Amino acid sequence: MTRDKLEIHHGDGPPTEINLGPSSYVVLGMIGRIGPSTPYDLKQAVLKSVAFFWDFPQSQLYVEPPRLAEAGLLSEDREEFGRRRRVFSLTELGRTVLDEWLEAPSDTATEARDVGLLKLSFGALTSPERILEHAREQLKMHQDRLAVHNATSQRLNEYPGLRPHQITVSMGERFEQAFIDFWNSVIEDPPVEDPTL
Amino acid sequence: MTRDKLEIHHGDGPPTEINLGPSSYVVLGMIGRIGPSTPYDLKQAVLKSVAFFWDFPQSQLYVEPPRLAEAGLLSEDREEFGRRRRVFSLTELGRTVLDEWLEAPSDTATEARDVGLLKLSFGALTSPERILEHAREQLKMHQDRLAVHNATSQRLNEYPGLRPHQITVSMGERFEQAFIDFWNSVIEDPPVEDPTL
DNA sequence: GGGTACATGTAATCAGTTACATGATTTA
DNA sequence: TAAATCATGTAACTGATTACATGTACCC
Repeated sequence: MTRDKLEIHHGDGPPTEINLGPSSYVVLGMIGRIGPSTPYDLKQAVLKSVAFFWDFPQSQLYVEPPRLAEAGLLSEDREEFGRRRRVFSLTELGRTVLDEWLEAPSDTATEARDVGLLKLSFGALTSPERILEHAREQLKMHQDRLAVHNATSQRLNEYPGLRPHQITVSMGERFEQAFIDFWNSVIEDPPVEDPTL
Repeated sequence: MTRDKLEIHHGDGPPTEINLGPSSYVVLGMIGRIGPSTPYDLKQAVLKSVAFFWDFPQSQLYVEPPRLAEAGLLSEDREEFGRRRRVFSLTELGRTVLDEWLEAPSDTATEARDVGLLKLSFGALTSPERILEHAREQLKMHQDRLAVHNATSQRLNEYPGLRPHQITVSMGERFEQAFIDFWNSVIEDPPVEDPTL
């Protein structure tokens, strides 16, 4: 899943290594965008933007920051009273790493790990009727999801200048639309029997 | 990631449990489609069909069948000579489990975990020029990928009746096309500055 | 018969995930 | 002040991934 290794050189002692993956960069990127954050802040921010195409579980957003802090990419402050939240900020190193990541080209193939598609590709094992039924189910599901995205997108449109988030919604819409087109094509022109490749 | 639990009742002793995930069903589904298979057969079959949208690492296809065999969903035969390959077949139970899975509706939201998109959503951290550059890179990548899919698709078209595999390719094409449209739209109409949500 | 590509496995690691448990704050 | 919601964490598990290591068959 594309994971970068980073050597950390402390003043003394041997260098340690940390692995940086998508969740690491989401944390870095979000803090870069919205400033010093608690894990909960991150969760909210994720929900409002990237979660349209990539959802990061809450727990990850609690686990990852301390890990990054230990590597010196973030600094941690803790509130004195109340919930004593842990607030994380980018260090200079952290910002450098983030910038380098943003600069670097991304050529990893993206997969659409969709269970519905998976079933369809084994669909010849079932009846043509079942395939049709399955296609209609999937169609409906993606239509519903598109509707949600459309609503969100329209809500965002009311505030001019919110483009960067909209853009992720927009990809969500295109994504769902592609599925809708696909399942429609399956319904209109169902696959024939599988001649055992 | 949608994982089913299955209780296994042996003749004697307490029932054991096995977790079934996508890789489990790919193995079951493939063996259901192409018959008794070695892990290598599975790997080949996966490569020719589902890998267009979901790639399963080779090692998984070696690890999963024994696991399923232990749970009684597959039976294992081993060649006497030569490579002494392990050939796995569906048991009755295995076929039942597969059929039930194929019958069941799939309502898990599919994500397009795309690093390029992720970077874009943090793009406001960099310069507008870099965003454009990034968009062009992504565009090219998806165009290349689409070209590959097109070629495959055409090759498949030469043999009439191969529809069920083609269908997965077709989704791959749509998927890439959606990305292409998206990145084109980003280039034509770049996002404005981020007003810190 | 020597080299190369094909094929088969395993071991170790670890990120991601689920599930659980508790605490703080608000509101009715 | 009780209930509900919001928020914060942690523990444990395990599937997936990487990397390695070896073996077999084929081809020149």
